[in-house]
Amino acid sequence: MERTPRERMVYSCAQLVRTRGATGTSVRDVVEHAHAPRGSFQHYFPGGKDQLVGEAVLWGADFAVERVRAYRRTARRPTPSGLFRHMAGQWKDEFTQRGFERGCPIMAATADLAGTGSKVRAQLAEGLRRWERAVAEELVAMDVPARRARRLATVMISALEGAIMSARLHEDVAPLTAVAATLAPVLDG
Amino acid sequence: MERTPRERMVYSCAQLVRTRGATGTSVRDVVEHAHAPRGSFQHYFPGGKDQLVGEAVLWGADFAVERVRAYRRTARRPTPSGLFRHMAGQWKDEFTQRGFERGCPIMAATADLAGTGSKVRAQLAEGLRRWERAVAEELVAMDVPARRARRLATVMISALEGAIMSARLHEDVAPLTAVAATLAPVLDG
DNA sequence: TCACGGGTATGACGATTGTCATGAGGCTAC
DNA sequence: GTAGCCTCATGACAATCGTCATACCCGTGA
Repeated sequence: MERTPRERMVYSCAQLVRTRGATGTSVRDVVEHAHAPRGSFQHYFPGGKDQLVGEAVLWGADFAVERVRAYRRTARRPTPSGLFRHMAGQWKDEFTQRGFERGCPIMAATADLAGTGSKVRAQLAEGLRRWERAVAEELVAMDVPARRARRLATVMISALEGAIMSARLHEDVAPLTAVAATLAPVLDG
Repeated sequence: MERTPRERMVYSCAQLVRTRGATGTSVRDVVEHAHAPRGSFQHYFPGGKDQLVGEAVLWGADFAVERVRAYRRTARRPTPSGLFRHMAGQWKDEFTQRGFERGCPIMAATADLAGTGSKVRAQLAEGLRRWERAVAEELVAMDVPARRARRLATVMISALEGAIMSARLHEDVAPLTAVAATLAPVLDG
């Protein structure tokens, strides 16, 4: 199923962080979840837990970036609202197929670490920036002016993140449908 | 400012949770932050940490509800976009005046506890529901149809929560301004 | 006066946390 | 062979976690 023990640890860390939060995830749990040798953690991550969580967060961000880019390849006639529906739809699939236990790793880590002087903060900001840039680039490819594209990207990601949180609490994907439907005219207008 | 030790503990818990997350907040820290006698915690909160965090989360939700209701009293000509700008504006004030360390307690606790079988989950859902209902009620008072009001309330809170997260990571209130400006035509239309 | 109980104080418990020290396998290079 | 490095194994460390047990203080009511 997976790659090297190191990659598995990063992946497992991302999965655990987005369900239990960064502080609620212990390195021992990550090692066990990844079926990785316990002694390898300190070998691959001499920077300790911060390094592991930082890489997990960036992994999640790059995963989201890839999802965003995938839309252009699947859509016959790409539109901003279509991209947003694409992003929201993938979270609806996640929730309906795997339940509401897992959220967004960036949000999870931000909630725990943004207020503390953690070193992971920088990687969280970097991850969000990559995600926003990817969305903005896709919008520009749909002939949206660059300035407006950046603003819409911020709004799309904000609304999506909030809807994810709301959906998890309500255990209902309705918020995701709501934001997608409501924002559609603004995005395309 | 100065209430009973019990109230101070709930308030302090909310403040700590929204900066370090629920798992990252220890009861000892709460007791110290509240300048409360350490032995009083188990006396006022026989339900343990879950009870304390649960009450803190509901406290935060009711605080948000009151903020929402306050708009009608201050605005001369209330509009949906005005209400949303009001909500976003208070968070801009929070960030510019007190820094980006503190976020929304509901989001913070959700990130940590929504994926675990915690008893606090129910109170998180209840808190969000109160907040959404308050916003919807204000919209109805502005002659927005009930069904549309509920949908817009979900969208407003989702966008706001996501913008809060984005603002904290970027250490910039721009996302809050962006969502407020972008959503305005949809809300009033 | 004395019993009572709400509030406070203090210490300890077992469990878990992140991190480190130490050492053993197993492979390549010489 | 054997030296050396990458990888893994194991145990222990101090610190912190949530929780509990116990006892003290002190105002009130009988």
